[in-house]
Amino acid sequence: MGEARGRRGRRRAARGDKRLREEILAATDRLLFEAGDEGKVSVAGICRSVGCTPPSLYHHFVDKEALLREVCSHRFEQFAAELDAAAAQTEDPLERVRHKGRAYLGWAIEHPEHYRVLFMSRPGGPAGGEMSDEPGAGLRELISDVQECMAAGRFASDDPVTVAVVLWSAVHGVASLYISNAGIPRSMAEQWLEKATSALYRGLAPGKEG
Amino acid sequence: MGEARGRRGRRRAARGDKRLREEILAATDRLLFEAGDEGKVSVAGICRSVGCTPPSLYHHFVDKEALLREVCSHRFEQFAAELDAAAAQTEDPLERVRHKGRAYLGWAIEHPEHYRVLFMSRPGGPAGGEMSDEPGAGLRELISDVQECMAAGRFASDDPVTVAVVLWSAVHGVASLYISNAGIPRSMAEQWLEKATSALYRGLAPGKEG
DNA sequence: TGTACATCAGTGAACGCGCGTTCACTGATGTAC
DNA sequence: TGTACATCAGTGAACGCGCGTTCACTGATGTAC
Repeated sequence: MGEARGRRGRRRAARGDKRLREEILAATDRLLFEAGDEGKVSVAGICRSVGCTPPSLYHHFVDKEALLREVCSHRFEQFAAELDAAAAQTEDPLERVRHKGRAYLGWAIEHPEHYRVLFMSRPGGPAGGEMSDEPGAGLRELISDVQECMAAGRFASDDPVTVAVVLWSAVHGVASLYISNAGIPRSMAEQWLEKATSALYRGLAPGKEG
Repeated sequence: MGEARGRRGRRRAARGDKRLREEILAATDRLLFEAGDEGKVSVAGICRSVGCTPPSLYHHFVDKEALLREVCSHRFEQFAAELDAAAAQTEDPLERVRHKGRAYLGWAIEHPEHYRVLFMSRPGGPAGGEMSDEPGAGLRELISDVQECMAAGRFASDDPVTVAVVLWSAVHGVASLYISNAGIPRSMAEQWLEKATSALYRGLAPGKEG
């Protein structure tokens, strides 16, 4: 019945086999999701969940922090890819910004614990590096979207960095309020975002009063 | 030299004396401020900082969580009082909202670790109750400010709850971005807030296009 | 004012627990001949 | 194909540590007479 394995412990993997490594990553990701707090994810808990012993983990990761960093950076790449996919749906720069905003909030709603770790933790946590770099990477893209909007006459001329940060912080504000307040329905957060962005766009549009 | 006290330990307090209790509260508040993370504040650390032994703490607080709750709720009251003071500076409802927004960001900037604990933690932490109640309390006030703005023709008629949340989340967005990104200068965050609120006000104002 | 006694704010020592990590070891996997 | 050997992915046991909390105790503070 079942697999042939040593009387105790998991079957030994072949030389280059990365399966245990990936099971550990997946379990850590899942536990981080459930706990929403790096401090509550323990090496022992991860190993229990995977079905290996703690020393095995150290064959694949130098320490707990390296493991957490890898999990967070993987999640962050997935997040960035989803935003890019949403942006790719349209050529219009203003619509691109709105698509990105909706995708951003959608990801935050669907992965609240990951969002918390990635964007609401202290700088210096496992995602600290990501958080410090991301505004560099993701924000740079948003800034050029904003520049396109200005060039196309959709936004009044202004400092594109400030405008991009304002847009980002509006979406981040809705996302983090949603996450910090248990029990708000998703549709309500989405409605807040639509109201916030449409008010911002009206306010940022050119030429209302000269 | 110095105080007369028992050879070891702190001098015993008189019956109704609350000094140790208050020293513990102050030390906890300070350590929470320094750590910015409830998980990093330990009973042993608090007592070391105060100069008493852990069992003494349990004469004043039933457990660690009760202590943290009291610290957070005290800080929260101070925060609410500052917002009220800022709002009291003007009679104009729109100006009142702006004053509150600036005071809100100012407090977050000056007490980033407290802001993090109070507004960026999981629901269920020591500040969980506060965070769940606060939108009830602070948001209710903001909603009535928004209603006044609408009555005075400063805002277009709309759902005041949604508009209030949008304003709140804009300020919260700037505050929490500032806090999560080490090294942003205060003046930059303030500039973001001004840009965000002025864009929102233009966007929320009535009658631009019928 | 003096004495006997109750109260209770402190103490030192210890509890059980879970943590991240290390150690020496085992034995299947892989390889050279 | 068979055998001797090296490698290294697993293991059980233990490490030192800090945690929140409890215990029995001490002795100054306060009070009744």
